[in-house]
Amino acid sequence: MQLAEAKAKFIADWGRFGTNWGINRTMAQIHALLLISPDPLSADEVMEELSISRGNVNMNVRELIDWGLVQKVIVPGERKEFFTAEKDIWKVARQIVKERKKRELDLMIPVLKELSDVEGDKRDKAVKTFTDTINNIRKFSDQADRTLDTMIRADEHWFLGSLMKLFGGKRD
Amino acid sequence: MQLAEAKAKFIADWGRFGTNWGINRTMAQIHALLLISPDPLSADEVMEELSISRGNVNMNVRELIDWGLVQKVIVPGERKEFFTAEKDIWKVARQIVKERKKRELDLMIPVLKELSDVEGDKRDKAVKTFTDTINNIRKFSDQADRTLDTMIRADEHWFLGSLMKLFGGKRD
DNA sequence: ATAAACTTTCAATAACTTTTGAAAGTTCAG
DNA sequence: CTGAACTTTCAAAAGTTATTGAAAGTTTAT
Repeated sequence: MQLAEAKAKFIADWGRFGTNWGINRTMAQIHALLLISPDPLSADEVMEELSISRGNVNMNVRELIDWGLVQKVIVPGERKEFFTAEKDIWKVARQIVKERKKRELDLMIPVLKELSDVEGDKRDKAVKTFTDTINNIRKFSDQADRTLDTMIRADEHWFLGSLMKLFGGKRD
Repeated sequence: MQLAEAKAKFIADWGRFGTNWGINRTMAQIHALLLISPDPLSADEVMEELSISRGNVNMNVRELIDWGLVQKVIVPGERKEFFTAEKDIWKVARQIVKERKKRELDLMIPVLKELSDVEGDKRDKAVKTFTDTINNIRKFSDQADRTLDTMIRADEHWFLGSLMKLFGGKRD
């Protein structure tokens, strides 16, 4: 395959997969474009390459920066802002896990705590099933919370390296 | 909090969180309702409890069954079908991981393979950055693939049990 | 074979999300 | 200060996804 074709395909595919991960299609496409660009790109270049509007580029780049996946780069002597993506995919994965934990698990835990003390007779089947279910979800979430914190804190190589050893995967 | 209030809140919250996980709101709400119901419910009961249409219940229950999170239950002497959800939250998590792997990672891996051999001079910076990026994503995906397979195959207790020990989490 | 009890489908429509582009805002060199 | 170069905002339009409900289909009891 030629580079231009492969590039277009990668951008389209990454965009498609992104939608499964709570990242909108355009945001994922911009991310893909920046991932495979050797040098930082300006908003105009992104507009041009993906045929999307200025407002759309601005909005989605801002969100990628929020997610910690893209950085602004100041090029000396240039007035424009340029953007570049973290190329190390392990760091990208770690960053995504970190953000999703923050946006999902950290919000869920207090909600579950609140739900865990319903008034009522424990011998009532409906009450018992409810509290048991909530408590199981709580235990699970607390565990996941601690595990993810450890993973996020851990050094990149250690992080999945140890995990792989444990599960019998082979490091290259 | 009273049971009825807690129930309503749990259903609303689970629905909200579900949307972050590729599960639509109604589907997650039905799942929540079945999780906290001591006995299997009929389509009519789900319609009634959640104030949604028959078609909507049917569609989403079917999808929950596809995901392996809900089962049909035949109650002897009853014409209707009843539905019940897996209550063990570790099994639920395992099932979700399994399905998402099937729907996402398994589709991604062949796409990456195809993209990994672009023609062109490796000394060309654009070609080099592209192939390096794709190859890094491939290594990562292959590793994730093997790890998830191992986790899915593993026995429930072992699965996160060992993981927790490794990462210093505390089992209850 | 019939009809009642139930389940499934699907086209219309409602709800939600994304995109655009023009206007407003900001920054900076001269 | 001024105006050119750039970035950001936001309301309207387009696009996407979910929901309804009535019609079609299926199963079961008699």
